[in-house]
Amino acid sequence: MLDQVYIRKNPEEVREKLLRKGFDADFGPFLSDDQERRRLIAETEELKAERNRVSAEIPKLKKAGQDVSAEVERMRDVGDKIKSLDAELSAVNSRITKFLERLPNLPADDVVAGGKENNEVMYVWGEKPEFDFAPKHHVDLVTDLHMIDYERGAKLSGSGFWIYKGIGARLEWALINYFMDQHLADGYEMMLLPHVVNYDCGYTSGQFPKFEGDIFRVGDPSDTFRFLIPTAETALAGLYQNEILAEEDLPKKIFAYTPCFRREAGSHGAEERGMIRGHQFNKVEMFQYVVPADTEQALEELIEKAADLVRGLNLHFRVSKLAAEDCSASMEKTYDIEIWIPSMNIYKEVSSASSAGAYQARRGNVRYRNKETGKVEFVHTLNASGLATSRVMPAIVEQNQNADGSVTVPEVLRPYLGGLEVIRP
RNA sequence: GGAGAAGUACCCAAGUGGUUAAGGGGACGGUUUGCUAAACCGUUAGGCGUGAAAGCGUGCGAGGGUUCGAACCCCUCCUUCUCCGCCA
Repeated sequence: MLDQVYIRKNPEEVREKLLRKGFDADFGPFLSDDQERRRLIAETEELKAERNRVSAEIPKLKKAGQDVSAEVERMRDVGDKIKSLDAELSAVNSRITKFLERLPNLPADDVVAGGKENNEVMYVWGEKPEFDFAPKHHVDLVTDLHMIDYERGAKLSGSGFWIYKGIGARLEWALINYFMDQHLADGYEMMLLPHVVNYDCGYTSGQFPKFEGDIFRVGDPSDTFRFLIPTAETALAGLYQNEILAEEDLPKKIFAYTPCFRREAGSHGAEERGMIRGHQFNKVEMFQYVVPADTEQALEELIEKAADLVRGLNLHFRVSKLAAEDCSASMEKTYDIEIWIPSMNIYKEVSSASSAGAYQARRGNVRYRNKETGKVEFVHTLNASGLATSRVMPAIVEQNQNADGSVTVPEVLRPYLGGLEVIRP
């Protein structure tokens, strides 16, 4: 959510920034609603003040034995008037909210306009592996090595679901443990969250109302709206809704392991077969609540922490700064870590580190008290995957494959696998 | 799943239709003091909206309703607790 007052005062600047994100906003109706809203507030409050005044008089007059029927009659009319003005006001308010809640965040000043084609590669780490044999696709590798069972996954749950089994399951779990151990060493607080959350969490994180179709809703439609989290971020952004934190409590650095559930409506074709895009995948997520002045530094910390995880695995990757339209709606700035997938001849996102600025905090009313000024301000939120395993495992097996169809286990994972060095059929 | 009870500020808690939402604890400030404690005095409803400001409005879990007037009466929902049932 953007600041209503800021838009009122700088509509042209906001419009220009939103255009960079590919969002063409017409502020005309909003600005007149905004003005109408303040007019209605002034009018109703004057009437309410009068009603309060007279209603306080009535018992005094009664006690003095006077007839109050004239006052009561007059206040009845005032009450009716208030009721109809309040109805007008709430109609205006809901128009304003509906407009505001659909506006994406403003891009940061150093984020360029345009889509993917304008993403900027910040640096490349490592080199593409050279094979003196015909390298296999990760789906063939994990199937031949009995690490993943796609067919039975689909049998249980439909396409887009798979089963990790045997050494595949252990490798998946090793990755999660490796990530978590790094975050613990960096002093992040570990959380295990509910995997089902309510509507407010989706709203705060910026997912709703726009992307309600992308999630798995649970329970009967008549039940309270609840859904399976598409990412731990959805729950983590909702943690402190409607709270005022002490500045001493910031920054809050948190990580959580959760499965993630996404509908991914529409088919993605053979190009993305395998573990690249599924309805359920595992992810360890980092999240920070910070004071506004620390946002930029926190974002650098998050992207480098995520990059360190990939370096630790010794996998070839690059880091890109996304152009405005490629950032998700809630974010002002995003860096992606893209890992090399040899079979696809492409760099594929394994982590996004993003700053939401005050966008999520305003939606969820998450604030802190500024120690110096004593004033209450919105916190800033940031998140980064660290990492999504379903994109990492294909890179591991493809980049580390050997001529005999075996896969060399990255050194950092071996302690989690009883010292196993090579996965063989 | 069934039955019942509750939700008031940092905490405990009184308040069952009327002017200003008791009281206590804690915290903070002060008096006193070599220092600490005690005692005593004082402050402790913030936030939000509106406004140039003074002010005004709003706030008793949330949202509606009744009323000239609602913490209080009515409806819906959320959360917590107790008992019963079921269960890893």
